[in-house]
Amino acid sequence: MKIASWNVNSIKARHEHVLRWIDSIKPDILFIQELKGIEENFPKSDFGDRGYHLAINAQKTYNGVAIASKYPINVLSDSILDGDDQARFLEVEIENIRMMNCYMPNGNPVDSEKYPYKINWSNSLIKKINLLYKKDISFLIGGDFNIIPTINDVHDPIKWEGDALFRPESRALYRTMHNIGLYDAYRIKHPYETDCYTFWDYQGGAWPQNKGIRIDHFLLTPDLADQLKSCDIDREPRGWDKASDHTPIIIEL
DNA sequence: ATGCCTAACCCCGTTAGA
Repeated sequence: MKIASWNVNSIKARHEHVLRWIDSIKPDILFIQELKGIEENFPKSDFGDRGYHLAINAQKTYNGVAIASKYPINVLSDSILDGDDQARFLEVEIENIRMMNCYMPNGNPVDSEKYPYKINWSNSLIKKINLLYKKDISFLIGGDFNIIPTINDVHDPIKWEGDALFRPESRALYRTMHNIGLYDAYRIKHPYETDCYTFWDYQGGAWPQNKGIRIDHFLLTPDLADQLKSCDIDREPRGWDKASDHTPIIIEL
């Protein structure tokens, strides 16, 4: 089973890229983040024509997540924080595997209300992870975590010091998920590699110079980690004309 | 030095992203 995750930075602006990519890679399941528009902006019939079921959690202008799946989707939840007005979460069950698609908050600037929101949101997810893990439920989390896990995941650690994506407190959140017992699918298959990123800023020639960060992840419970055949970042779509600033990550179970 | 991109929405300049 091939499962992918991609922050598309507007489904309206990127739907041709997304369709071109799924026609080439043919993922069984795709987690999408940053729809940046209402459900009507989602090209539902194009996905339907290709045999995908859909679960969509969208809002106007901001955020928004969706799951496209060749298998039927049982939606369990669309919120991780009580009273959250931002569409950032989808929890589903597909083929007896619990799956969570997350667009975690960015948190910048760190002296604004956005930073505590990031921390609260993440802690709420951690509580959920802990609960499911203790119940011995098999699950995976994929999406845009907006966390750079370690210095091996950023081209210039000094430059990113203090940024909400890389400050010690943010890295500690990621480490907590790991310490509970989840595994970073990319690092299972590529433990030593550096300069492997999922995001490159539009500014300053970041992409041609490979000045990126690794912030899009899949985390797996141990039983799923044992089933992991591959995990790769597909850099190709980042080089396309009018690209998203993120590129897809793919796992195979 | 938050800007040297990009997208949405519409106060077509401002806000947000990361």
